[in-house]
Amino acid sequence: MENGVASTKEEGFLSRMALNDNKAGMEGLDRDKINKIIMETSKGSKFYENELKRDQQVNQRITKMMLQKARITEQQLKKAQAQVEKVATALEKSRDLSRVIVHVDMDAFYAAVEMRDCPELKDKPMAVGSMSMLSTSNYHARKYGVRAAMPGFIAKKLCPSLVIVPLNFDKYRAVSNEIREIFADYDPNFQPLSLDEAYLDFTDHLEQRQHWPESARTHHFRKKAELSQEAMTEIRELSPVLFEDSPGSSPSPVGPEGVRAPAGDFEVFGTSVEEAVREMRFRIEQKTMLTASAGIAPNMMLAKVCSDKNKPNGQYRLPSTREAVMDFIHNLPVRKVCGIGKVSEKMLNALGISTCSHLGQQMALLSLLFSETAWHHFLEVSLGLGSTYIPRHEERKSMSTERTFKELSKVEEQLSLCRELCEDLAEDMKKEGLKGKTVTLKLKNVNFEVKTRAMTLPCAVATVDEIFAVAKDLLKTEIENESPQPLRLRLMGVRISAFASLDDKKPLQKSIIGFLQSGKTDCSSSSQGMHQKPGNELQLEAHASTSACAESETLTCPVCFRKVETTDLNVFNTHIDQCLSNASQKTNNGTESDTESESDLKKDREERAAVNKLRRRHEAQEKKSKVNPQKGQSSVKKDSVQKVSLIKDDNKTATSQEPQPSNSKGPVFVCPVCQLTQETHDLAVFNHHVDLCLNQEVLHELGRQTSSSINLSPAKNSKSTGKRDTPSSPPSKKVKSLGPCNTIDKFFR
DNA sequence: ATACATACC
DNA sequence: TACTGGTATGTAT
Repeated sequence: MENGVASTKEEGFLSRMALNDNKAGMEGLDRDKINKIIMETSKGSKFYENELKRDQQVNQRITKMMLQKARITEQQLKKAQAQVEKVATALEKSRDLSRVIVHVDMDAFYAAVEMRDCPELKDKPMAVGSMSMLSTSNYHARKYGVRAAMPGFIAKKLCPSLVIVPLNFDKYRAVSNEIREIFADYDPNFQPLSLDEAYLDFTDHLEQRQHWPESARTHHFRKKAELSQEAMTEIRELSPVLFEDSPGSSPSPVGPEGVRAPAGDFEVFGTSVEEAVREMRFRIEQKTMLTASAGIAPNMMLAKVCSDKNKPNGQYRLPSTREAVMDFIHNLPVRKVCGIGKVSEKMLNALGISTCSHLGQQMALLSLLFSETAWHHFLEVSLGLGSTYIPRHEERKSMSTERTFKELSKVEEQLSLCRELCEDLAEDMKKEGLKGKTVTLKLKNVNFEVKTRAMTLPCAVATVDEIFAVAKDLLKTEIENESPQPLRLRLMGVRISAFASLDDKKPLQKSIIGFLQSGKTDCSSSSQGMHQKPGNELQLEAHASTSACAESETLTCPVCFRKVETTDLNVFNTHIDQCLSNASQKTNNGTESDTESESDLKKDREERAAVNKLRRRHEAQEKKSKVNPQKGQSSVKKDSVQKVSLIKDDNKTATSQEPQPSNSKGPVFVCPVCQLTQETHDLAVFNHHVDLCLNQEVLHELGRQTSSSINLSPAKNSKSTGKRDTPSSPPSKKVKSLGPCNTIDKFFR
């Protein structure tokens, strides 16, 4: 084979195997040396062989694409260019620079937590994970090329002194909760992306912040006294964890809160965005002794890129002007953009595209070579556009569990493992009170080849037996297909999806508690009508919770009346706590009328915000409803309260904007809470009614929950889930009759 | 609806 | 010795 070809292939493959210097902390290391070690350590392994295979598949895709490109005529290109420009103009018109979006990201999160809790590790290269796989590494280790998603044994080759600490998820979760409490102070509707990362919309906070007194912007250091002045300065700039020269070997064991620093040990933060974000990061560091980085930008896509810019322990603000955005985008590597991964990068590179400006220059071509969703995304990226509305965390769509193990070839062992996975999955499903219709089995053989096999049932299931009945069938089929060769597995997984609550919808938020219980639609006969679940109670209950919970996506705060767009009950609780403390502060020196005017002010502000939010959200939903019109429709209801705000805010356009269901004369309002038609054309009156309705409902429902306080955690509320597992479902008969394989029977119970 | 691939942390 | 696990989404059939 010709030299040139061989070498380009190798280089291409490197992009798959080799280290990504994409991430922070990788500057000025010996790339070639590192890559050589990685390749040498991997070479010849099954994993490596499979990666080679996959890389060749990508190469084929690229070849196909290049052929397609060669067939494109000037005329096609011109037409495409016109089309692209049309879309681009529309996108440009929708550009919204009015929001302030922040992306926060903890620095080397897991590693930083472990270092904090074990000072021994502070000056050593370390990583969190196992010999098989690392989750993250500290900055020390990154100098050696050790990074997340790298197997530990390779990392050890790169850095023999590397210390590998096992994962301790409970600890990370606890820290995560701490930082989320702080996030909620800046945006109660923040969206967590993972334990250590979140998007926040700072716009509302900043508006309020302008009127805050200094005292509200003053925050204290957690440590005091024994530190010298220089040490204090250092602590301001350096992470106590990420850098070895941080002051004081181990901080005095004071609680993260409640310890007042003496006068002087505080900092007053300004009212600008940068100050607000700096303040948030400061509070995170004081509370957790861990540092965070942040990006500030007019949309989510940009904010995410920005948060990487001054990592670790830094922040970067991209000004909200079109010019600044386009400047920023210009030389930005496409790979930095969320959603463009290894493969997309490689395909784009093949077209000579490596930066976002290239992307913009090649849009006509891209529109002919990629799917509509793909090129639309590329176009948005090239214009520096992204979402300006942070959606609440969506309900989960699937739940799965999978495990990697030493080769497993015996049928009985595979079946018992499968059952084990189903047990784990069923347990998790119970915790969230979910039921799903589609069961998917995932298999990975010792050659790293992955297969998935799915089956959709007429009814949603959740119990071990139900899930296993399906998973086992799928597994058996695979075993049979392979026989007489055994399946030589290295991984098995079971996933369940198509949750009943998402599909069988009655789009009416009738009961908030119903939602809080997170009861889901239930279809009490199991898979193939094998056995009937006993008990009417169960059915009634399930039915009730169906109508109760379907499609509710916001919770209404009983204190401030505002809709809190979250399904995270911790967030909701935090919001209520805040409201209660605000209210008590405010009513301390005032009377009821005082409170009323406060809330009026609040409402006005809220309504203005609602208009903007709604506008942005509409865009998001239009996209969705294209794909799934039903979902788009169902969201009409949940928006109706806000829609009213919109109408109220802008009376003149109200009738033209909002298609009214009846009455050509004028708007007739139906209360989204009580479902009764309100005989009024006065929006203020109608809004007042809705507020009352919402409030009454919440209070009523909360009051009815006599048991165990107001426990908002669905997991802990056993009212519905508890019953579900009590009926000891008899072992299914179908299962027993399954047939020839005797060894299988023992796995059925 | 199913299978597979890509992406993110 | 050893290359994860959980979730979402896009693409093709």
